[in-house]
Amino acid sequence: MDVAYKPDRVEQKARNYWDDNRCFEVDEDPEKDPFYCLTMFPYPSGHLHMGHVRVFTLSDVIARFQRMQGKHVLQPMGWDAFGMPAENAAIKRGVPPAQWTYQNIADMRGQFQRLGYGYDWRREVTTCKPEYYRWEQWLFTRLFEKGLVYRKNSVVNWDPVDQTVLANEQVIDGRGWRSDALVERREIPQWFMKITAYADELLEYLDKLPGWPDSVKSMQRNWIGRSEGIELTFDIEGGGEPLTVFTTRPDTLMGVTYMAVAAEHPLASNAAESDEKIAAFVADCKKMQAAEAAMETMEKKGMPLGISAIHPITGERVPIWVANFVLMGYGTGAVMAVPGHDQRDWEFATKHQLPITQVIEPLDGSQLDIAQGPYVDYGRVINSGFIDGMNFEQAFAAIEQRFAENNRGRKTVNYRLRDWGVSRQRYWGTPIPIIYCDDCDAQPVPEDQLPVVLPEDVEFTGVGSPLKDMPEFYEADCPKCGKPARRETDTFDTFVESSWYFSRYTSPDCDTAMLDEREAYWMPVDQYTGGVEHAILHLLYSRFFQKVMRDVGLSSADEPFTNLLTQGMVLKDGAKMSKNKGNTVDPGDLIEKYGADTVRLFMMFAAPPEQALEYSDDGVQGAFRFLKRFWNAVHNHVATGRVASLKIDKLDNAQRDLRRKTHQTIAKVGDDMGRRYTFNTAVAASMELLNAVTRLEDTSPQSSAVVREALEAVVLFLSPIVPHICHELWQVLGHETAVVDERWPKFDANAMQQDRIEIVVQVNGKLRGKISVAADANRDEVAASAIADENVQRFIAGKEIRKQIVVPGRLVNIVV
RNA sequence: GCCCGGGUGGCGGAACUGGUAGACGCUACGGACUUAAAAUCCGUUUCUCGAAAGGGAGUGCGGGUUCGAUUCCCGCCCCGGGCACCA
Repeated sequence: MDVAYKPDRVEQKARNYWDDNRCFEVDEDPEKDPFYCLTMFPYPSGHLHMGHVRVFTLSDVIARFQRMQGKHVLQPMGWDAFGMPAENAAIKRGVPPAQWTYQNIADMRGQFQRLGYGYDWRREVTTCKPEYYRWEQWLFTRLFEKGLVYRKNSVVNWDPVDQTVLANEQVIDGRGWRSDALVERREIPQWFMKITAYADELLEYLDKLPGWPDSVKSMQRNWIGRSEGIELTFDIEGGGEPLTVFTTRPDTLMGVTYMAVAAEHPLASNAAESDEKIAAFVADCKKMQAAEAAMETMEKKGMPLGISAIHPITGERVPIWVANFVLMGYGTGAVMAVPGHDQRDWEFATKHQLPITQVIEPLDGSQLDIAQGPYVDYGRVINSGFIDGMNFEQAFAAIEQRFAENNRGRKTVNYRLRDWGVSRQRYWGTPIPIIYCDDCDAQPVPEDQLPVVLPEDVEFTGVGSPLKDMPEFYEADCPKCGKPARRETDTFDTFVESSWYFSRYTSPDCDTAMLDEREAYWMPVDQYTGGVEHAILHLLYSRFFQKVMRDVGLSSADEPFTNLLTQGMVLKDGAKMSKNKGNTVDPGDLIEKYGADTVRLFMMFAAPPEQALEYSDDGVQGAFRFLKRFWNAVHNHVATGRVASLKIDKLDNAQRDLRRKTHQTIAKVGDDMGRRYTFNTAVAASMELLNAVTRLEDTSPQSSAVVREALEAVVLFLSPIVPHICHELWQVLGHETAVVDERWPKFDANAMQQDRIEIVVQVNGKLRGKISVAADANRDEVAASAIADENVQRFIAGKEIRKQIVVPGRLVNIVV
């Protein structure tokens, strides 16, 4: 019999079994305990890359592990199919984005199947299909009716040569990536979803997500950025609209020495009309980039507007400046500056020779020179008249009260979080279901006219959206008055599709509603796995959508994902794999050479999930070598013939040792996979056990029985990671059943018992000896044999023992 | 710039709740098998002193807490992710 490990044949056979028996197709069975295991669905780029293999393998291992725990596991797969790469491919190759996308999906689906992932493909979801996006359009019209969407002007990157709006990543050093033209800021009307209406709930529910990593929760908390402060009003000298600002530090109010407004602020626009220099500065501000990172790192610039505000307490004149670091779309578009106690204000004031006054002193009374740098901590108020001597809380309350009495200010909560701009001036996306009528303004498309179908057979040039040139698309009748009107040609941000796909998997074929009763069976997702790079945006938008879906009665779940696993990137030579760097590795080539199991094993063994994983050819070789050894170990064992039944009380020491290792390993691997998600250490433990098996060379009946027990355990607990080879080896071991339907092995605590244990002996914290003691020895006995150890004696002889620390089962530390 | 991670042998990593630093794998080296190579198997592999027994140093850098610190605290350095139109 040919027993060489041939991955191709083994993997084909296992796949056929799963397909023929529809192993991974699951229905809603109220008798069973459901477990919804989900991976962030991929963008169908056409090429499977190592990052995909890693994240899908992780999720598949968890799914198969949970199945062995007796759970009724749903693992679906789909495609985040709208987005820029399809447009870019269309420009480059002249292929319509739809055609390119569907071809990629077909290619990638085949690659996923080759990797042996246990998906219920009946539930496949493709976001660029009208059956999918019609419900997104429907939800948007519901939100419109509830007042949760609105339109306002907002800034985009405008490429004046290509006449196109650019994504941030298409702006390189302030220039368009294709035209090389200097990119301009342009304000255009866009649709927004009121995520800020849910800001407090999104923040509070983070505390109800114990299954999420603290780092992700912390990032979301900071992103939402709730801060309590006071909104207060400054009059403008000579009349005019008063200036409202928000501050979290009302205790520093008397330290205000200037004000700053955004370039788009009416005060700046007015001043620009009569002053060329200001006009030039305002025009200059329009050239800066929209990205926050660019804003924060650029040089802070400003100019005096020549007008002043009146300090609401002192009545003194405070000059108003226009500054490039104040954003119109953020807060009120104006800030009060306290250079004595704010880093950015201090730098700006120092640069422009504006006065700096100290109004807070340290609580410990220490002196400081405000000219050398600001004092930004809380302290005691000074030089501030009626609030002198107060601490932060007292001053806050006093200022709040004073302004409330005069009706000039109030306590407010401000968020860093901004409403979600969902309009994109692109073709390849979900059409926004709005019709503009000259008389009735913007109207949502009525439900019976949905979906607004995106035409797929288009010529795409990259200059503007083809929808703008298609009267058959944009010509529509006003839903309210029936007069000719114009359809919205902008499409949704692709984050909209990915904010609810997880729910649609539960009701993928429902054509009468967005979701049906099956939603309640599966949602929320029990285990969600995906890249850390999505820690904020995708996960926050999805949480927002879940709450919206709950509030329109589609779901009863408050949060979409109960447990979250964020996986690190795949690197090569210490850098992210990318075409630019030329350091990509095609998983397809590896699968062809070694098989899917080797690639899966390498991915799980090379690093723990959250960490970046360094790719290595040698590592893949090593994984393949292990599978061959595993294969041979099972076949060699089976070749020795019939196995005696295990007689626990007839075992010799070596047999008992192997049996102990087997049961310790069952316990460890179960803990690693089920609780810690450290699949790398689970694999390492499996390797150790297999090494121990091959080291037991005697072939007596009882040895053979102990080896059989060990090998069966390894086949069972490696089956989530390398399911194909384990499917085969389970049968080689003589089982009629399929390993995919087996339960997780149980460990026997008695087998793990040890008579004698090794204890480490330290003298003054340094390792000086190891002793063997009875497992049930008491502290004094352990200490006595520690002191008796020969090498320990060399270090304590003639010295007084000041202290003995005995850690049961671990170590003794003798302090002299 | 701000927020969140990470830094341990030649390399990937392990050490789970403060208790033996380097499990497991890779590489390299030595050996067995072979006419030879590949494959496979056995052994060595943190640095350093020593013939050995054994000693010293060591987890990015500088301090601190502790009988004991890779692990906790303070201050730095470097690398990665995110920063709202990449997905």
